[in-house]
Amino acid sequence: MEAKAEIRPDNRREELLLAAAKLFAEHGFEATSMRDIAKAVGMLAGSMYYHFPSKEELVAATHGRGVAQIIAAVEAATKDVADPWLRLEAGCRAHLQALLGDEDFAAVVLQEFSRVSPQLRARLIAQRDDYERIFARLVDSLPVAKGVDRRLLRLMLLGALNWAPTWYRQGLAKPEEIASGFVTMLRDKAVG
Amino acid sequence: MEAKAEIRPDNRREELLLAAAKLFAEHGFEATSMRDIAKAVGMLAGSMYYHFPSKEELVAATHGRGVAQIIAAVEAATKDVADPWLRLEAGCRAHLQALLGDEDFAAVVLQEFSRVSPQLRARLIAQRDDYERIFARLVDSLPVAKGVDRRLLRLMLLGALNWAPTWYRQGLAKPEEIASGFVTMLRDKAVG
DNA sequence: CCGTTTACCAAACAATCGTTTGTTGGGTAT
DNA sequence: ATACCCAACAAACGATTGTTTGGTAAACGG
Repeated sequence: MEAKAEIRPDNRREELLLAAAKLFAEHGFEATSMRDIAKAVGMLAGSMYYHFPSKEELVAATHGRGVAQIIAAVEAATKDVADPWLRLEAGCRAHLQALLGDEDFAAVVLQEFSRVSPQLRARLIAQRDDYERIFARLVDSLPVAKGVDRRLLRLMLLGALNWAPTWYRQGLAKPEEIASGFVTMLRDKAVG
Repeated sequence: MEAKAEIRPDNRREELLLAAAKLFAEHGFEATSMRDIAKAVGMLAGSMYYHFPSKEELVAATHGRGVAQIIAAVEAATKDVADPWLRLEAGCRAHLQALLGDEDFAAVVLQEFSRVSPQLRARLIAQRDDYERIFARLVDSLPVAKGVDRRLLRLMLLGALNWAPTWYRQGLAKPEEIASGFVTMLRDKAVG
């Protein structure tokens, strides 16, 4: 009945993936060595090659999980919200909470990959595009004034959100408040 | 009279700094090796240690120039503009033009440095703070509606600008148009 | 013209990189 | 009990990392 091959309960592939994600998110792909990851789970570097055939596969796996986490968070948050602006706000709150909160894989997607192989880069780009389409739908359904460039609006909002981890420090404002603040500034006029 | 020691006209320190900035901006500090930089100027890796005592100093020098370039561009652009919103817009245009245009050092400031030594990190942060204060003044002089968080407004705008290089591709919109679009969306209401 | 400085090359250093190989104890299935 | 597979260790591979050392031809100042 089981299509998937059975895995032993002591399989540490998951643990490995999580440790890699934490280190990738914090230091980037290039700056994180296989030995760093191995040490984080109390294992030798070579042993990881039983679970992952290469570092690239490990990168692709963590990145894919990150995208999936953000997609799941945003879709869950926007599911029951009808008003377009409130939908966008809910989506942005979920987006930023995933990046700044305790979601372990989400922050991996912010890492740059200009140095990775072209094959891997193509895979990562494809993964990100899956999410960008979802976010684009949130913006496209917005009742904006004519003359407003929806594409630019989307890129501005997404940029502001994705840059937040570079300046965010705990104790200032909560991620949800930041996200709501961003959307509010776009919806209502700021000039007084 | 000359306090500075004379340098020979065939000194290639400047050429070296420029090549390093280009590579740092494109691939990051960690992913760029000293041999990469040396090859870019037709020199051997060890020879660079005549001009710079370490890679860290090279990083600090390029980063410092990048900050200086952006500061100079923004101050020149805002010097003769009186209206606060137009001042901010002019500053943002200069900021983004520096990042996306032909300014060679500016893009270095967007690189992350979570992996560099604490000493160097402190230096880079101090350099960035010099510019952030200038940008903060542009936002602080804005006549915004009460209840608008100026700090959040500044971080949103700066984040959107700094994220632009990750999606910008030549042929879409010009850097100045992007920057102006961002400011316009904040000044005027987007909802229709 | 001489002596010093400048700006480099050539070669090597130890450390670390991703990865491969050979091996092994413990668990599972027959 | 035997055979097999899982999941790891130990050790090494060649390549690359930042950096150091010793030497040297050209440019400079007196």
